[in-house]
Amino acid sequence: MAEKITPRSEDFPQWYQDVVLQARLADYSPVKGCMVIRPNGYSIWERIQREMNDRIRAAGVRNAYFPMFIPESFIKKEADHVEGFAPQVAVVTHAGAKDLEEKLVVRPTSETIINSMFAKWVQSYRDLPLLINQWANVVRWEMRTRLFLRTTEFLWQEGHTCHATLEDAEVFTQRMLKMYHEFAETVLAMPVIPGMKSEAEKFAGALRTYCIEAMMQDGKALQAGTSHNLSDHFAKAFDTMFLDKDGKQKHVFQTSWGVSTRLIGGMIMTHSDDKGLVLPPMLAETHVVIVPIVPKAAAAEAVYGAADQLASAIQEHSDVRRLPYRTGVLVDKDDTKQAGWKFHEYELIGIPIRIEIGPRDLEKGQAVFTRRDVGVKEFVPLAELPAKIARELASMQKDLLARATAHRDQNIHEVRDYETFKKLLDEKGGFYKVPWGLDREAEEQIKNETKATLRCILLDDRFQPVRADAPCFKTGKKDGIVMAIFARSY
RNA sequence: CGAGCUGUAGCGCAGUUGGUAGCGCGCUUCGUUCGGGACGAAGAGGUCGUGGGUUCGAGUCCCGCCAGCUCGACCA
Repeated sequence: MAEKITPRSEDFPQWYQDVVLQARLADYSPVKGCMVIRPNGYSIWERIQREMNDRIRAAGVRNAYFPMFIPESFIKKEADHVEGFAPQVAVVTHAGAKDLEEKLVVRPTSETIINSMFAKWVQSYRDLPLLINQWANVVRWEMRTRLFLRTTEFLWQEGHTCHATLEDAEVFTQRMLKMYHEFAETVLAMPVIPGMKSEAEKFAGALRTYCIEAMMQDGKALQAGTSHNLSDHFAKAFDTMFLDKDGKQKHVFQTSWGVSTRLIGGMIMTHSDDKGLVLPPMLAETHVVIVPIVPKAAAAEAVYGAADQLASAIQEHSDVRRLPYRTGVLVDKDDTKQAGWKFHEYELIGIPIRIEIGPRDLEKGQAVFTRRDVGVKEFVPLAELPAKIARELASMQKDLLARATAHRDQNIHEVRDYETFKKLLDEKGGFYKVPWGLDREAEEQIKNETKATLRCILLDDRFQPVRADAPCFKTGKKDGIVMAIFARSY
């Protein structure tokens, strides 16, 4: 690890890439636009998978797997879908020496291939709801890429469900969005705003798209998850039908919902600082690193022994065991590296808690405790350390969310006219809560003039758009005005 | 696909009016160090993106091509 991270707030994306590379979460691959996820990064993804699977199962959804190759004709069956994805799909045209009779699209998403199976699996209303999820890689041939945030190939989770009625589908769409909302805040400690996408921004083939939007440290928005009500659009294209109680053949109503490795990027951009990665304890593999300080003159065995003892005391402590994850403790006995070097290193890769223990501490029966996000050293008696660690890990998770939430709330501005919006957007970025008239043309115009997009339409508890009592901030239109968030985004 | 910039050691870079390859970090070995990125000594590592041209001589000048980055269009 050569250089320290050099933060440049005016160059936030570069700062972010430095954190990713130097914390060894990911690397560029020889194939342009693709990303190599390193063990440091993949362990975060595994934690996300585990937490997400618990929630997915709790909703009655089961995991399955579908092929990555999709016959081109499948993609073309749903009109909006083909229009939305055609520009960014990779296509397999030959296999070995032979040209393929029908080209195969590498999945940009799996609605079509899954529907080809759903059409066979669903026969009766008794088969519904059919709730399936898969963990997979997908490929979207984007022009520009950025580690974790937008890569040609990425890993995600995509849920696909069939329901007997549009209402059931809508209820499930909303349920999964709420699940994502809760997940982002409790697991990633990343505050998000739930909402609905505009017609222009919704998923190709959906009736309605809900999303969660997060704010990064530079005030830009990041879409962190989506949940779509597909209505019967794909069912009609694939003839996914069931025989209902009333003896009539009906099309099913469907949902799909997904989150990707982008969550890792969002988490990094939300919490990390100039020293490197800050990892919420829920996502860490190693939670505590113990750095024994052993000068030549000191008895190495005594210090190492105390460090090992402390490590097991931490792992066996009942408070630590009660944490919602297996708490990893590392004792770094590598004597080729200096203590100072290790401090920087573990700050860089985001270990939540560091303990220093040396000969002077042993005499006093204490150790030095430092929390990654706070960075202040404290002397703590050895006997109290395990309980304190349990306490601090739990509060670090909460504090990160609280801090990020405060930052976000400070950067949400409520404006009612377009000129103020433009001025403030250029001055300080952030999110803009505005009265909005659902005008597609105006939306396009705002995007062209300011690069800000409609992130989401705000919803109330019943998932109804929040009504505004002011005219549209752009057009001055007075009817059917809702509250919406505009922002520049990643 | 348009505009701009950059290609020299694993990474980051310097290389003057053209004269035959350098620096920092990292890596290897040995020694001294070790409570916030130590120091000394000795090493390993480069057909200077690529093809052509000018020249006695090209990393350097000229032309073509290729790749990468940034900004646009596109997007989770």
